[in-house]
Amino acid sequence: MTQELPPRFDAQEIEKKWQEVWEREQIDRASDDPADGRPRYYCLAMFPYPSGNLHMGHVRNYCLGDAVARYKRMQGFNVLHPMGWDAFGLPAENAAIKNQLPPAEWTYGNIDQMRVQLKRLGLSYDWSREIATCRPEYYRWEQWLFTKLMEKGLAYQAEAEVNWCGPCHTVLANEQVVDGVCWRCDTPVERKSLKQWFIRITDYAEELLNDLDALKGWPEKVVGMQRNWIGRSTGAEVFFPIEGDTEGNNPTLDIFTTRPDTLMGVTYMAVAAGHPLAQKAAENHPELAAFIEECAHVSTKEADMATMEKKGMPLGINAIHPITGEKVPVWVANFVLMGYGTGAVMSVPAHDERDHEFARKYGLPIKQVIAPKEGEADVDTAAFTEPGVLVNSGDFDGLASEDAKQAVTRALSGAGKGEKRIQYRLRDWLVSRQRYWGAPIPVIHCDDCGAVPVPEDQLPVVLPEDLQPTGGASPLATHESFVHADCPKCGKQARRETDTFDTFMESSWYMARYTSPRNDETMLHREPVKRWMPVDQYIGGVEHAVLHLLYARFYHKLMRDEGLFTDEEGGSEPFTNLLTQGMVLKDGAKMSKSKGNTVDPNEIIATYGADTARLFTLFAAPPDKDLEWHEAGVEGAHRFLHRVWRLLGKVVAAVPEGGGDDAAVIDLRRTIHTTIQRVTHAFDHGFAFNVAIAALMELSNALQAFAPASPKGVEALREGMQALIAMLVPFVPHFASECHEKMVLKGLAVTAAWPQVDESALVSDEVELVVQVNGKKRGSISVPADADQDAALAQARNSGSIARWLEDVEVVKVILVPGRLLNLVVRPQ
RNA sequence: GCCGAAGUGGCGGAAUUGGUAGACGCGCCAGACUCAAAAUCUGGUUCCCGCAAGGGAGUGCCGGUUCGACUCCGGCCUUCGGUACCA
Repeated sequence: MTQELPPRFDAQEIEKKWQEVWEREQIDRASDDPADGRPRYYCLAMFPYPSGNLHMGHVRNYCLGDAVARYKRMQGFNVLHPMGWDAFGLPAENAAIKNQLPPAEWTYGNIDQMRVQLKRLGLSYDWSREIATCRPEYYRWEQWLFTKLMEKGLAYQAEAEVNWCGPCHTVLANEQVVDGVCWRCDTPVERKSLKQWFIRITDYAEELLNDLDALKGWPEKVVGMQRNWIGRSTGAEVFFPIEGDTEGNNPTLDIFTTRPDTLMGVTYMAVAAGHPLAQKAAENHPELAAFIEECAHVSTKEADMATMEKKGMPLGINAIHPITGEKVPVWVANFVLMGYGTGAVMSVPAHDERDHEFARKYGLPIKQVIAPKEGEADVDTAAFTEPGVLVNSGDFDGLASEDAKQAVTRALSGAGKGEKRIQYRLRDWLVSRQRYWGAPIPVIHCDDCGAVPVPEDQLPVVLPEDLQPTGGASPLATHESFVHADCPKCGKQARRETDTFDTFMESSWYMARYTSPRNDETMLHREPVKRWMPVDQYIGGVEHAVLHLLYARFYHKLMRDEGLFTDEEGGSEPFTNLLTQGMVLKDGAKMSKSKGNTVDPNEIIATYGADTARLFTLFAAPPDKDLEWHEAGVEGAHRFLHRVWRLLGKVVAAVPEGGGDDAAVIDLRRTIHTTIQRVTHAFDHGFAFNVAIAALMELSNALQAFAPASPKGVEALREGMQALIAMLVPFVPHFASECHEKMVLKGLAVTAAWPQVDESALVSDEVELVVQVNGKKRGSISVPADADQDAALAQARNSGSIARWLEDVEVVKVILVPGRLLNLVVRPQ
């Protein structure tokens, strides 16, 4: 029985049809049945912020994830492939101000809208596990964990220097300060000292750094970025007494240095504007106070500081060199950062470029203590920053830098004047925000008891969802019924904390929550965590390399240390493999509203269908590279589907004509099975879907070119078509499903087994050998697969176009690469 | 400065990891179908010489290893991304 296919397929119609079938059959559900014997696979794409509109970056991200999930299902895995919403955050407040709509309403509306768009793409999510982080059922556990961290001292409140924007009435992250001004209102940002909540990520610096080595499935780039971000450096902390403080009442001036070998070359000290010594010295020194004030108004964004002119003033006090006992003047300098190390440095102008520049500007002495191993260095002209041999350093003279570092450190610690020290660039995670649309920090401030964590039985601290932000102070801060609370300890009237969490808190643990998303007893159930975690494949943008991806690693370890799971159960790391997809570009620039170069996925889907959109995004570039959007390329992808559709018509109607196509059948079957091999390899190694799809196009071309002459030929043609359809499922599931049905194949395409390679189809009796003479291609010969050197050489000599290169020469060496080539090394006779 | 990635036709990009460079697609050219156009199909398409057969050159640059190098080694150049007065 053959059926006539319509000349074109209707993408809109078949996509709607198959999406309904999949939903009815629940083919996307992950099974938590312990009796389910299938191996498990957790595939996760970074969940979106519900802005209301899907953009091409989302499409790319989720099509990649869906291809992986669908492939794994066909390979027989029980796949967890969930979706949710990173629903708290600033855009909702901005939209609320603009539209006079409470953020909650706006957010929930957007979620509904985006869910429809995602479903329209035919993405195989287990929607029964959907979560939205703005729901109290979700954030209550984050609040709970925070109270546990408070009890352990891992969460704390402290005064800190932060970026403050007056008009916006909030703290800003460093990323939100662009060229010293607020990204939203262009007001110069102030540095302000505020009491903020922190989580002690620095306690985990060592583990976070060391465990990077185990992340073999992560791009080196991301691992490197995290390594730099954590920024471990080893050196010494040195204590410089302050002159005139003979009783030792005052604290010493403590500095951190990675170059203790240069200690004898110190000619001055430099402290940050915020350093207590500077602050104290400024008290009765108006000029100094003015300078410090000036420093405070400069952005803390470090990239800006790099280009800043170096400025400083003497404090009028001296430190005492811990070894020589000499007086060393103390300066305040704008290049010293309060937030790194101790906020103070020893300055060695002879061997540090920065110190050198500063010393030259203010006429401070330059003392050489390191000499190059060979030759000399003119330290008056430029700093000599290489390691070398110590000079002018008393007992340490003659030591090499590396040895001197240890010797000096030992000498200092022996005398109680310093110690070995490991310093991290990483700072504690500031998690409080003076914003409304976020998870409330579960703390009650009592005049007597201080900051008291909200007891477990009073959680969640629910965020009132009907408030209207105005752009100034958070409406939470003045919302009486929210603020009023009794102290959980003493019962006295107290105030509720009105800051909310950084939204990175929610996204740090959602991957674990998907394993038991409706759990209302605990943060995580142990069994499902054990079943699914860690995530086998995580996919998302590289922009989260040191933010989300670092916080999530940290949070995972926090949950582990809270006893929610062990390393054995949940993995020591949350993400085994990471794929960072490239950006989607148009006209060479990242698509963005402000550039006006966006392409609306909805329009592409309406014009070509979801399958074409999926196919193009996966075919146009390797997943980790940027993708340039080309409408002509989209049309090309669409054309390919129609070519396959016509091919399908041919296959369905195929009847043998004539006879005797054994050799052609063997060739075709070899093409079919090498294609299966290539596509399978792409899925198992690096997800080069652009190459996999190219291979499928080749197969399609081969099938199109094949004219079956015998029943065997028809059979081979159908075999090839069936394999092609099955391998198209991860990329264009609706289209492949329709083809599967038209072929009258059993079951659903999306639950069919991934095609197997028939090894016997790969072997061939005859192989083509490329013949090279002295490494240059001179022709090719067809030889039996098991031909040896002599047989191949004899054959080559018989081949006219090759033989003439072998006249009047002596073959001195023969290299045969079986099945590939024959290289003849010759020299004139 | 440091870390990372990359440099291959007009374009996006392939090359089973040392074995036919340019798969596949886009674009372009020619042809078929059509009154015509669109759509579709067929063929061609790295550059140079040549009517052709054929030959030569060729994967950022310079050298090296090898029978053989886009691939490995040494030295540069360029572009992109990240990051930095980190003491």
